[in-house]
Amino acid sequence: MSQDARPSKREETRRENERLILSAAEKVFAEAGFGGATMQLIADVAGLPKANLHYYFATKEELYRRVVHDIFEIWLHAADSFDNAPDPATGIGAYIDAKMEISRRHPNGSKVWASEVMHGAPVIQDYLENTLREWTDGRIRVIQGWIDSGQMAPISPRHLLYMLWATTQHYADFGHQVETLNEGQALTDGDWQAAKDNVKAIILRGIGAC
Amino acid sequence: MSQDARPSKREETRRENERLILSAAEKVFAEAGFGGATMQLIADVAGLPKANLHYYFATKEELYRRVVHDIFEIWLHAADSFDNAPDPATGIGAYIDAKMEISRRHPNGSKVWASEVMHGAPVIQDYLENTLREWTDGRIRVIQGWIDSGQMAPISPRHLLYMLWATTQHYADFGHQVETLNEGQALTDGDWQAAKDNVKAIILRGIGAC
DNA sequence: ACACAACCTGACCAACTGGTCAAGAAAATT
DNA sequence: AATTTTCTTGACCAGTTGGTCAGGTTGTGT
Repeated sequence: MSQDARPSKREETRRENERLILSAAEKVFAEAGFGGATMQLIADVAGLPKANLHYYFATKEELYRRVVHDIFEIWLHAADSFDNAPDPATGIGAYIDAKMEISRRHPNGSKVWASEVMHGAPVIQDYLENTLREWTDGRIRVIQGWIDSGQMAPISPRHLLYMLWATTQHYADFGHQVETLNEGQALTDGDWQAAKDNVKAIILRGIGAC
Repeated sequence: MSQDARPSKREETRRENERLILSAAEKVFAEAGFGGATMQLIADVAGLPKANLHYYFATKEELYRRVVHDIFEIWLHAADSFDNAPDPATGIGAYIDAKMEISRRHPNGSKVWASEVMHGAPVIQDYLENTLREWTDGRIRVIQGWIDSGQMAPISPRHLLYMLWATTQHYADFGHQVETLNEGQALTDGDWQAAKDNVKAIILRGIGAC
């Protein structure tokens, strides 16, 4: 029961192995989809025997669910940029920056999420119906408030949110296509900055917030 | 060798069976991904014995490749709306309408395409590197022309295209999420019209084209 | 040093996969 | 009517999959 400042070797190993497995799983699920991914391949990428995976995660679905859950958490946290913003340009601008950064730092996670939703969200339907719906409704109210106070044009907050999600996640989910069209080169720091700037410029002007 | 006005029973059956198989395959690939889809399930959905599928399409990959190819063709045709347009508002507006309509009419196809690209385009890399790249370069020149003649703001044509693709395809690829957030109801005619109008309003104003 | 619990893993299995094939049915051609 | 070509399909196969398990190893508290 001792867990402060002295992480017993047991706990440390457990944490490390879980991290290895989750990281490998995220990559393999992103590249092959749930159906195409195999526990054997995840084990190989993680550098552990397959049977060991089943010690930490009983089934493939349990492991998958955990990967999706972790991503959803990160994704929701980008909302922090949204709140307490004095005006739409600040709030939505910061949200775009945050989401673009997630696409850059967690492209695999974003792909797993996209894949899951595209296949009808068999595993995370409850997230969609509860957490995501509440989150969405809340942001819609914030945006509607900005519209009502004349700080931006009267567009549909819901469709604006969809556009924000779609555009920012495109750079992760369709990263391979973007890269191919970029002469096969990965996006540089400058490319990412240009992407952010363009997205913000078009959308913020589009909603009449600047 | 007779193929005018008298489609022999053979040809007719062949056409019909291919249509059945392709339609079933599109649905199953969209719902389960390439790895998760099984020939048996596609056969069941098509209402044919599995062995019959292999008579028309030798391998699972060949069937898949055909599905992706068909979608790509439809997708490219939306470009027609883009060309010969006198100004950005007309051209891009029509392109948004066309792409939104594709998302509505061919949601499964769009998902298969998205899935393929997300997994690194193992089957259609050549399309990306050749056809799509040429198409993209062409449209970029058109948009740059509009910018140079002062008909729209000087944004990056490339990132504008990404935004158009992302936003319009979102309604197909993430249709399940959109539906869930819409009280679990499918989008009505009015909903689709509102989506189109909002996308066009934000983007056209965002690029200074109206 | 001891005992107990947590952890690890090679070998194994039942279920399922894409794909094959031979024997027949149906249509077209002669 | 006979023959050839195209199409159909149940039964089958080799390879792969997620998951199990017994027996061993390692760490922890006493």
